[in-house]
Amino acid sequence: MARLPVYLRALNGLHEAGAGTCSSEELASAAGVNSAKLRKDLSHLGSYGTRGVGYDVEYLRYQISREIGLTQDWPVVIVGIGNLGHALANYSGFSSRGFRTVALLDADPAQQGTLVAGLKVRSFDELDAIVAEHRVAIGVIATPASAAQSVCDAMVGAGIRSILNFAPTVLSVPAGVDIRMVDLSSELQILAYHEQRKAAADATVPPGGVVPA
Amino acid sequence: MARLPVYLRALNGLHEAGAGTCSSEELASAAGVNSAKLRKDLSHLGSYGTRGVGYDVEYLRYQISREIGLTQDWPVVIVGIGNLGHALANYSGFSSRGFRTVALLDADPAQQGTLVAGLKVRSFDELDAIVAEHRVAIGVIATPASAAQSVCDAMVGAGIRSILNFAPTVLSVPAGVDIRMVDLSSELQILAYHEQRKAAADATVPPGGVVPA
DNA sequence: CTCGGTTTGTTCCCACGTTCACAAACTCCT
DNA sequence: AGGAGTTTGTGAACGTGGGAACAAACCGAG
Repeated sequence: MARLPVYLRALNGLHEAGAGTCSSEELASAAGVNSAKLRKDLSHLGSYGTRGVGYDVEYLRYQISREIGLTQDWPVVIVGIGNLGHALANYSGFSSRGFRTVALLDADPAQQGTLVAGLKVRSFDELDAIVAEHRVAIGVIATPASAAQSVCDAMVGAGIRSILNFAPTVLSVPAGVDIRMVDLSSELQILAYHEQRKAAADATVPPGGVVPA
Repeated sequence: MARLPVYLRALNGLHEAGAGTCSSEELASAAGVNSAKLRKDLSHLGSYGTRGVGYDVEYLRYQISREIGLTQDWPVVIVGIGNLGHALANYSGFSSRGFRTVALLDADPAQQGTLVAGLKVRSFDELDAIVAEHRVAIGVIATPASAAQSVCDAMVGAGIRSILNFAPTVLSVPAGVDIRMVDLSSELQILAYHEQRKAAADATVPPGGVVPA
């Protein structure tokens, strides 16, 4: 489920707050979801709660981590070291959660050799060797849209089966390869869409609630 | 609908490829969705297609842009000029689609005054004045998680009603305010989850398809 | 030991979104 | 003009996910 990471973060928050146990109601509100939904999600992993008591924070934290696969180490390569690639390479949220950036690649020779987040940017041609050496399973694409599909194909060819794509293009991959897309400008466009509808609603029904003649 | 931006990008691609008209099938495959779904989505905006012919690329492009609200100009403020804030400020995908970054804010005095993407980083205290002056409706939060809720509250207080949140925390907002969350590490965790399941499947059924004894 | 209060796990139901399938409508060719 | 071919728009079935409600199970007090 896509909500497990949210639950895990909420649990970490409760843990830091000193909670040894928590009810589904508490955890649900911390995660911003319905308590019934949370219980149903957790029950898919197994019966880790105690009726009349709740969930043991520490135990549930471990179980979710294990379910997601955070108890093991995930080597990651980032391709495309522009503004976004820089930010991703430096993002502490990755390394602190079991993800280890093993290489930064860029096709531009001018970028190669520069030091970013303690790693030297290497040539995109080294992808195959790096993936084989570190058993990389996850690749991140932070290139311009024009290069994304060819980078994606190369990743798949090298054996990568999970790709996080920040380039604003739909990528086609063979079956068995997972893609998740993060499209920054789409997010803003969706907000603008809702904002426009809110503005239109305001125009017909102003703050006082009276419809203008 | 959250798919309109995807359709719009696919249309732009077809436009650059020189297509004057396109069928729902073509557009759907370019956008990576089912053609029936695409037709139903578009029919919600109005009857912009011609039976037996398809959709006029240019006309449909304009209609979707208008529906999303991209024909108008959306001023945006970005709060938190760390690695991610830098990348967002420099991201060309925003400015090229009707979004105009009018201010970069940071609570850290050391950041204030530095030039990022041609804009001087200003103090977070100026939020109210900037929002009022530029009629800002959209805010972007790129701060650490610990500061996100207070920044969010300040944005709402200043009149912002649409927020794009990159901080790894669930934010609570009053009704009428829209939040979209982009959680980078969650995306990786979801990939890891699927990757782990794929690895487990491989272990039971190796490439040859034979179950080990 | 028993009883009341509490919380999980689960079942049922509803609503939404997706997909199939087809009628309506348009173009082109003869 | 008429028919064949094509493509949109939509009505109906389908499946999936969410929410409310309830039974089972646990704790603590007396």
